Amino acid sequence: MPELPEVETVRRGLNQLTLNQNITGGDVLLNRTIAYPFSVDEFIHEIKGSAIMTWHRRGKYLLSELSSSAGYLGVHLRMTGQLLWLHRDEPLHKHTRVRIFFGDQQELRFVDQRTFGQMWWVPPKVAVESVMTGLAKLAADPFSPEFTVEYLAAKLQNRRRPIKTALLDQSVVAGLGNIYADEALFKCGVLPETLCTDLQLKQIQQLRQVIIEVLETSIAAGGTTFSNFLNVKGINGNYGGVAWVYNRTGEPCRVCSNVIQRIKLGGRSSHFCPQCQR
DNA sequence: CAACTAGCCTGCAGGC
DNA sequence: TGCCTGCAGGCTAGTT
Repeated sequence: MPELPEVETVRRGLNQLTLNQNITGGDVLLNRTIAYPFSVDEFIHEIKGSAIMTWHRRGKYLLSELSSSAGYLGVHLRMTGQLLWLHRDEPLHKHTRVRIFFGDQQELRFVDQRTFGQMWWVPPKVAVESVMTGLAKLAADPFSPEFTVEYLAAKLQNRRRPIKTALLDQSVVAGLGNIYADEALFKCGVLPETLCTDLQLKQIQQLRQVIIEVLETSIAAGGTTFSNFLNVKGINGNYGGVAWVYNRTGEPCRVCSNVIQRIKLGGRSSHFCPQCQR
């Protein structure tokens, strides 16, 4: 499940490999992967002939600027999406959904087992948020100057919902998913079911700090291994092994040896240490 | 408006 | 061995 660090890792890889490469064509193997436009033929037609200028990231969304003012190419990996930079002769993976062809027999291949991943072509002179509608409600990026304690406190103020649920809400903080939300809550010693309104300002300060730390650590390591994440070159990250609580139900806490517990919040698993988190 | 839930989808683990 | 159930979870749409 790619979260901000994995998406950022992919972005950096794409910026190393795909810049100034001219799109010569493409093939859509699963139509509903293309969220816009409705016609997959139009999608291929519109991106063809352009070069990739720069890849940007907003939350977990990837956006590439197309040359000659040809708009943008947008990608969301959702849970199992992978972007792989391959030679075009590479045998097709079972879950190949979209292929984008470049010169020198190179290919950007979108492989996605669970088919939730999406791609968009955003026409020029159109607000990207109007096409990639998820962008419209996106909160500040945790690494932006905008993501201050005051900003986070305002988002959590008077909210009677669990902090874990709030952290997964992309309009509260952009880029967190289930892994890093659990890890951040462990690191600041807060139970996932704690209501937002019950958090002290000091705890929100800590929370902001650990969110940034946890994400930075993972980016530095090239993304997580405790998912089937692969970077653009098909390599797994190496954040793995150091998860404090995520997916460690029944195992001893790395700090106090108490048994890691799991509860469901908002239909999602939350892992925590009942001793270290209060 | 806030909070919550179902649904989308495939593969895999565990029970019997 | 094979069938069944539950689980994995980002995001949207719909309900309370």
